[in-house]
Amino acid sequence: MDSKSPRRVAHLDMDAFYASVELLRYPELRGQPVVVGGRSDKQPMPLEDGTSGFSRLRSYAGRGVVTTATYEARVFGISSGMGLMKAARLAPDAILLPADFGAYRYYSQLFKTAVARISPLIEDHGIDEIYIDLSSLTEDSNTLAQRIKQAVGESTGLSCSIGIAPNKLLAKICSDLNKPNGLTVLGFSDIPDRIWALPVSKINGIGPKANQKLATLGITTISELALADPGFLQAQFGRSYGGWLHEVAHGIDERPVIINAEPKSISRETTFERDLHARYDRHILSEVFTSLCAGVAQDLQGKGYVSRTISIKLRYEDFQTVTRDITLPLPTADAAAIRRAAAKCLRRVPLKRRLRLLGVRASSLSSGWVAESKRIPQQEELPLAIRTVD
DNA sequence: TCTGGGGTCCTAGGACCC
DNA sequence: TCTGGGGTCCTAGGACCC
Repeated sequence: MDSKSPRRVAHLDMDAFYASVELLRYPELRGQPVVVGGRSDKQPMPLEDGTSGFSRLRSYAGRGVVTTATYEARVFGISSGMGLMKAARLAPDAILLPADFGAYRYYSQLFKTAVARISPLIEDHGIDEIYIDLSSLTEDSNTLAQRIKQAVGESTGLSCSIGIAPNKLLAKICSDLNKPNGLTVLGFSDIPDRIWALPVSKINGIGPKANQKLATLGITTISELALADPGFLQAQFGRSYGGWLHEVAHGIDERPVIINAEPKSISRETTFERDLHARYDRHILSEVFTSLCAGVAQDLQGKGYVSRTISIKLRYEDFQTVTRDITLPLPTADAAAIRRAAAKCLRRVPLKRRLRLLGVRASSLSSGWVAESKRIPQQEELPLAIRTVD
């Protein structure tokens, strides 16, 4: 692309996506604090006689976290990633619904397909977000955004927030400025007015660790970061990250919108209800291990990939996490071969402490030949009637 | 009362080859 | 015998994101 032509990038973020999909199914819950989270396999489903059958946060016991909360639930201080037990103390009467990823993937496909009819230059960014390259379109940004929002609404019944800016960094920040159902268009000249007052944590890529370190250096807003000496930032954070901090604070981001990215890895992991011991709980662990490997194999085959590097991930009771991996002479998508490789990795890891999590990952992926008859259809390819919505 | 499951990207050391 | 770089692969860990 001509580097002199100005870019125009949209970031589209579905509003409280999982919770909003659940509200399509249970419209009687609209306006109430609703939390989606926990394990889908052990929670009671709502009774047929109405809202009284929904389970409440107060009755939850376990290790689950909040996946999404409606805006009514966020008022209580509930946010994504929070432990459900903690959320229950903040809002004991909030409704708790199990996550149904099959349904979310289905609605994800719907909204992405609808947007693709307006512009096919879409970068997937998780199940509920996309970047759209609008550079080659001629309509003005507000008109385009309204058309996109309308298409998303008509195809799914859901609302989204859109930010349009000269690059992905700024588009992402501004899609968040007027949530929910927001629309924000911004150019480089708007940065001092609209961006500089925001906390540095609004920048995609500045997480808890960097945020904390910046705070100890007296830098909490993007304007403070923009005014910081680049040499100082590089001395504190290293050449690469320090240089990046300086650039993003000034709204600079040259990353292209990547269409049709191939996956780099496919994994399955599970956190146990209680911490398990390698010896005393050997049979349970062995069963879980086998089924994780089978799951990875199924996903590889379903997506048409083979993998040359198999990894395991263990989390001990103290939350320390270790990984081991092995690279095979030939790539595979076979469950038994994956399990053999993963078992070799397991032998390299100490197993004295109890485990809270076990995971298996396949990486170094390449396209594998898969007979059509052996392909396992993915959830979103199935007709509604046979998708496992419950 | 601790902290899910699915990912991406980066760093860094050692092996190995030229 | 000693001492080089550069490049790539493999492995482990960690930050970060949705």
